[in-house]
Amino acid sequence: MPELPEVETIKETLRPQLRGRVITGAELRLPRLLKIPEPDVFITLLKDKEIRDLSRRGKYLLVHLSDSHHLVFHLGMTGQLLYFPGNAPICKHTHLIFDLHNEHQLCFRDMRTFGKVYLVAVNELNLIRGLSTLGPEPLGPKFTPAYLTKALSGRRAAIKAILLNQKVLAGLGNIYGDESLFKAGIHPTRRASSLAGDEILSLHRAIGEVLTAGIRHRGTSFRDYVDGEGKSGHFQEHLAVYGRYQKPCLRCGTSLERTRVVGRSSVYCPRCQPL
DNA sequence: AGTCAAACCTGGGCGC
DNA sequence: TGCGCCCAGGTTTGAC
Repeated sequence: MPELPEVETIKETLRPQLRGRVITGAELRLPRLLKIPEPDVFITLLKDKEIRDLSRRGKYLLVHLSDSHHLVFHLGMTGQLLYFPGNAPICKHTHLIFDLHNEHQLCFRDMRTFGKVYLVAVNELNLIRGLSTLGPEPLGPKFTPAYLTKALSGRRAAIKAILLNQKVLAGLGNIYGDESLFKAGIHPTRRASSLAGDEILSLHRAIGEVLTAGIRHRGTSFRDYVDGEGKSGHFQEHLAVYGRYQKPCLRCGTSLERTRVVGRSSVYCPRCQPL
């Protein structure tokens, strides 16, 4: 599941490879992944565009092209973007292939096809609904304890649900959400408005620390994630709760429990994260 | 307006 | 060996 640290790592590994490359053509093998524009327009628009830079916003990866267009990817659950020399190995989950001027290829693979691709002019980025409604970057200056306090006030929903809401905060998913709540000692089903001031401070700090550690370890390769060069991350070796249901808590030894919040499983320590 | 459940999708693991 | 079932979950959509 590519969340913020995974997309950040993909961006960083692809940037030195893609900067300055010219796209000579593209093959779209699964058209339904392309949301904007129509496939023929997409192919025409891409041709001969130069890749100027790459950036990330939440879980979205943006490829800045010449002529003020952005190629935007959301990797869904199992999406991968891979840079290959020469002819890339085409597996059945390769849905989009970009040919580059240096005889290399950029491939978009996605087993479960939850990923999305867009090509829009810079002044039309607001057409991408999920991107334009994103909340602040959790590692950016706008994500302050005061912002989090305001975002949680009056909210009856579970704190875990709020953390997964991309309109509140951009880039957290199930892995880093669970890890942040454990680090802050907060039960995932706690009503958001019930958090005390010191708990909000603790959660704010935990989110920053968990995401920073995730990036430092080049992401979490729990199932499918690899970076732009096909390499796995290492944060799965440092997970405290995610994927550790019924295993002993690393802090107190209590068997970890699991609950469901807005349709997603949440693993937590009943002792370190009391209700 | 806020909240939740269902739908989209495929492979892995399980019981029988 | 193979079938049916459940699970994983980011986002959108529709219902209440």
